[in-house]
Amino acid sequence: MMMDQSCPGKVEPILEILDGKWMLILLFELFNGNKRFGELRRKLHPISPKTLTDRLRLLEEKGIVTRTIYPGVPLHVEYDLTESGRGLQPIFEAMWTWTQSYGAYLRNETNEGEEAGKVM
Amino acid sequence: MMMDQSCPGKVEPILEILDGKWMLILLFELFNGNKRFGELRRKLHPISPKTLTDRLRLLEEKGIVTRTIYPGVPLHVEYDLTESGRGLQPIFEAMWTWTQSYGAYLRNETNEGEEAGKVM
DNA sequence: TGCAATAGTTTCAAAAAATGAACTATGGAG
DNA sequence: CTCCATAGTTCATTTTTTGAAACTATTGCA
Repeated sequence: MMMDQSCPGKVEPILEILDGKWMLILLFELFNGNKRFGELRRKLHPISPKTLTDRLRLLEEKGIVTRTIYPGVPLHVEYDLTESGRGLQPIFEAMWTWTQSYGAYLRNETNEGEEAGKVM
Repeated sequence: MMMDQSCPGKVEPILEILDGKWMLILLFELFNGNKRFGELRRKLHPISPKTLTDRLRLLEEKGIVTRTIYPGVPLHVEYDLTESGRGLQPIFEAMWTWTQSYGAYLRNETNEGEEAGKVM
């Protein structure tokens, strides 16, 4: 595997899927088997229905999820990962692994003490 | 590896690193060995210097990069990945792998023809 | 006909993010 | 004491994103 100069350009399209508020956490929920609109909305609370719709439509456009309407009482809709959607799983596994190794050390403070970087 | 219900919450901190415009592509550049401010700025063109500074400062706060000033003529600054920063690499490798498998099928069209999802 | 439940849409305002242009700082060479 | 190159900063403005609130649509049962 090479991540040479040409790589970033080629990976750009995946940024459209993963970048932006809610996208990663939404995909997590889909991997965890949460498929229905209301279900996702509850898990991602306090996401607004508009924003959730926007995100799901984007994933649909990109071929990551399918949208299936189940008529009935009450009617409901399920979002399923496509093959390429499921193919994202190794990315999420790598994130999980990273979190286990380094997540605890993530700094959040405003770092009031030191300012600029070190000088050589 | 398990990605159960509790996982999304625990992975949240990594979203602060990867989410948002420029972050993924910026980290790519750092992996590719581009370290200096101007270098990154050129690669990420047309990013504004302010935005680039903001991103680099965030990564510094999170402990992903260090900032080192090299006095001299002209002076320059290098941004280096920390251990936890380098630890992000498997995530990027997974993205690259995904792109090789599915990137070509990413749809971009407005999908004028069909509208809603299929009905069961 | 009215109601309950799901899954949205619409509208408009608010908040956040990104940008452009111009300016500051540093330090040695000439 | 001016110039060059690097690496920023500052401020005002624009653009994008997000959000809340209220409304629509569908279905079948009572």
